Amino acid sequence: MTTDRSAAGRPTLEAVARRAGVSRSTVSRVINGQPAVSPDAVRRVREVVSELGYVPNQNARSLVTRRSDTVAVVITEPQHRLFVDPYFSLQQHGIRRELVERGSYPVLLFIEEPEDYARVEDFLSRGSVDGALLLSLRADDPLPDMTDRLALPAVCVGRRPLSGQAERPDRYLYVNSDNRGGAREAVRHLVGLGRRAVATITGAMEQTAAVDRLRGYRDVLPDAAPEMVVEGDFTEAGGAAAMRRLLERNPEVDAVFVASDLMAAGALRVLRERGRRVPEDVAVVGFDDIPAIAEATDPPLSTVNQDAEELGRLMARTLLDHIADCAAGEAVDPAPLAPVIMPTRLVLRASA
Amino acid sequence: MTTDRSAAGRPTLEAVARRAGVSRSTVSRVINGQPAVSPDAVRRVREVVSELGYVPNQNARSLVTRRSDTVAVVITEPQHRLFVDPYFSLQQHGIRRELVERGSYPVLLFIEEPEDYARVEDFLSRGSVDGALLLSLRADDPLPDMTDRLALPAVCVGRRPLSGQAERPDRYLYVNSDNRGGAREAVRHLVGLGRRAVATITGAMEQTAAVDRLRGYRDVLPDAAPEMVVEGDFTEAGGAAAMRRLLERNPEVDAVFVASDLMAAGALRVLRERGRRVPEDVAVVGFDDIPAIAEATDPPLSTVNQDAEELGRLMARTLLDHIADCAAGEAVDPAPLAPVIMPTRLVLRASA
DNA sequence: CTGAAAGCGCTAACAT
DNA sequence: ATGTTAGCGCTTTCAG
Repeated sequence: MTTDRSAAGRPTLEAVARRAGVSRSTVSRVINGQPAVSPDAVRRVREVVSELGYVPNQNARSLVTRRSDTVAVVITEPQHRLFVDPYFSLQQHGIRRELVERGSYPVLLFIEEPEDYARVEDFLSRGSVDGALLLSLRADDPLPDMTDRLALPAVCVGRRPLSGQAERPDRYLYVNSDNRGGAREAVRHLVGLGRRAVATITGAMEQTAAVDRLRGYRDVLPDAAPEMVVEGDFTEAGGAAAMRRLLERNPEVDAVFVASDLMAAGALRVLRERGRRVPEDVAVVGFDDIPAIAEATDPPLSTVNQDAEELGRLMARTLLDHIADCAAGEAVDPAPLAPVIMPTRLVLRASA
Repeated sequence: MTTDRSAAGRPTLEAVARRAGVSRSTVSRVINGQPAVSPDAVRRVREVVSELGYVPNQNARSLVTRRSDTVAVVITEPQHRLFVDPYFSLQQHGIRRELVERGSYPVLLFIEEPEDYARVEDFLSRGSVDGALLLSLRADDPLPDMTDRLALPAVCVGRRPLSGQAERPDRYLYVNSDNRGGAREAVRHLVGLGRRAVATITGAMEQTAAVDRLRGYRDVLPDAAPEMVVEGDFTEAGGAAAMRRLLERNPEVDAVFVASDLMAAGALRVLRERGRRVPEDVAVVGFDDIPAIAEATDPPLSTVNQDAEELGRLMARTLLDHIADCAAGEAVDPAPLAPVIMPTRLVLRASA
């Protein structure tokens, strides 16, 4: 009695080979699309494969190739907060598309409580993934060190925290939007409009994106009064609260650069409630250019565009290339380790 | 020159064994916590393991055990829509907790576009997961048939679509809230209050939960006029829109059973805008009992409680048990295949 | 162009 | 209590 199916109940390479009257090697070659196989053998193998419904066992394959064609997408954020922001959806979408187009599969891992770090570490070290995309990291996030320690190729959105040990060569890369440059352009535009009291509502300052956007503001307005800078938290309600505080402390404000569209929507709402006309009394520029938000506000929001989907694709592409380099045993050369920066551009609508 | 580390650069069982002066079997036993090992050997092995930073290669392990300790959580919903609803967050949380407590790891897979079905099928058939949890299925979702075909243990939230081939034994299970019973209780309460014109705002009717809640309504009010039933879509805005329609078509409505808290929040907003007092003019009962919503509405919402987190845990537990049964080669007996039903209960606050 | 043979790193009888 | 021996299902030299 020959065994045509493995104990798991599924046909093996061996079974296909016997049925097609060829060797395992030949079947393997056909499966993996290697060229040196006669058309006839290819046809026979293909037939048997679909007849038996053969699917290669990924564990056996990974054991020898050391590749799983799977990459982890690690998200350090409570799920509910994360996905409310359309920016993340676009980014996710870009990541997924690029990954699948290049034959890799994304698996999402969430960090929601402290113990999750250990679980994720466990998962990442089992050899089930070829690399990791690290999203929405906090300033002192242990994830980059973890992937480093595991020698697992990784790329982060954002950039290395300023405080960090900047000289050590890394196994992980950064991909980032030009937050500082975009902010600079936005603030320059406001100043160019002739506004005298240009304030800013920042994001949560433990995120480097928020820090960088504030730096862009300060690049243009190095002498801005401290009251002109109010910290928000990247939510609509936070933007509204920040705008209220700003108005109390600085009634004469005539322009504000808000570090995200969502917060800008909240700020516009407050401005309207307080009877300030936009842009006549107060000009507003946001950041992100989420069409669903920026085109829907009243008035439509001028904002800094960053192509979230393209950023996602870029992250995925960078990771996949890095994985390939590591597999090729190449010494990771410093050049590609420089952060990849996505350009931004100011999109003018009606609010400024 | 002995090889202490595999080509991937990581130490193997073999390396640990040599270093600790024992056989591979002994190391394996220690790693897997099997009892028959001398305390001395355990100590030595543990030392070497942490010294070398040894982590078992999951692919090698899975190849022989046929277990990956990983389960897929397949979500058939655009990410952004899904996570806005706190109900899903709770359910997710319950799933994750139960899974990790029992030593399994969840990986999330999203279906966002038609081609994703093929990708998910591919992933599920590779032997990388032990089973699958199927969430938020549409009425004619191909996923259950897929897991069935792959002989992959699976459990779905919800229930088999009524139209389906109900007699065939399945490899997948259902876990469900008592949607119909809960709706019945809610409507009975409204009727018991003496309301004469009791309407309902349903969920999206391609979801079985929406269908079942409507059936509960009809159980109590079989003769309700067609205008008393308005279809929503499980969003806040959808609930508001439905309430507006209801008011136009049926100004005399004095009670409404809304099939989700989120929609009920929208309905309450519209009622307030139109100057109808709740519960004096119109009594409202929701469904879900999301504290963040039901306690925050004005007035606080009476609603049908379903323990989303517990439902998640139950799903995970059911799947894990099912996987164990399948592994034990047990013929899947029909009894546990009956859908598991989570009870619901009416929570009275101020809106009815 | 094809097959034989040698492992990848691990677990699981089966001995001892 | 511990070691020996076979594989799990696949890819990959290496010969032919």
